Amino acid sequence: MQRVFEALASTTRRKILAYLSKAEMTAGEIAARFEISKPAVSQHLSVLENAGLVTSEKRGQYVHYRLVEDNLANTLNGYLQEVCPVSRPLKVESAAKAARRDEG
Amino acid sequence: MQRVFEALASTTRRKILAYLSKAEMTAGEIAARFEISKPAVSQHLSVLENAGLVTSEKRGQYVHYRLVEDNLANTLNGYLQEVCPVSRPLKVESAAKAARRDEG
DNA sequence: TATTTGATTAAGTCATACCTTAATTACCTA
DNA sequence: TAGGTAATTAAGGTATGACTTAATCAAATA
Repeated sequence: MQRVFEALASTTRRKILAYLSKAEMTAGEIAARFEISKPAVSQHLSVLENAGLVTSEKRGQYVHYRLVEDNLANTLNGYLQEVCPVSRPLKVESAAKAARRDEG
Repeated sequence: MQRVFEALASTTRRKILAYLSKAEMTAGEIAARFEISKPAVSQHLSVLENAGLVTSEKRGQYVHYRLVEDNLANTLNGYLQEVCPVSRPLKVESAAKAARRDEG
C-alpha cells in the first residue's frame, strides 16, 4: 500500500502509467517520450513494478512493460487520470499508439 | 492533482485522514494520537488542507479539522483504506470517537 | 567473436520532505 | 492585564528521492 502511494506520488510516474494505459511498450519507447535520461526512466519503471502497478517481460533484447489491469489502485488511478489535465493527453497518445499497432 | 498525490504519499498523512474519517477533531486531539510533535502534525494538516482533502475551522482557541467529503480523491482513498491494514484500525477508532461524542 | 544496441546498475550531486526544539501568535480566564 | 493553553511559524539537522554520466550486462548481428 505504502509502495503504491509512493509510486503514484511522482508526476513523471503517473505520466508513465498514463502512457502505458492503452498500449504495452518497451523501456526505450517510454524513455523516448520523456525528457529525462533512460536510466531515470528505468528507475521509475522499477518503482512502478515494485508497487505492483506494472509488469515487465523480456523478449529478446527488449523489455516490454504493461499495466497490471487487475489492480485496484490502477483502476482508481485510471478514473482520476481521466479528469487530470496532465495525464489525459498521454492516455490519448497511448490509445493512438495502440491503434496504429493494430492497423500495421 | 499533484498536491493530492503528494499528500497521500505520506503514511502519517494517510493515517490522519483515516483518523478523521468518521469524526471531526481539533489539531491537539490529532497530535495526541500520533507519536510525532505537534508542529509536525500541524505541517501535515497544512499539506492535507492545501491538497483540498481536509478543511479547518477556528472556534475560539481551537482549530477543528474535518475531511472534505465532497472530494473524489478522498472517496477513492476511503475505499483503498478499507482494505489497508494500517488505516483500518484508525478508522475504527475514529468511529468509536464519533459514537462516544453522540452519546455524551 | 567483435561490435552494436537495449536496458539496467553504480556512483555521486542536489533538492526537498520530515522531524525536532524554540519562538510567536491568538484566545481564554483568573 | 497577566498567565496559561492551543496552535502555528521559524530555524535547522538528517534522510531520502530524483537526476546525471559512466560503467556493466545481455542479446542480436556482421
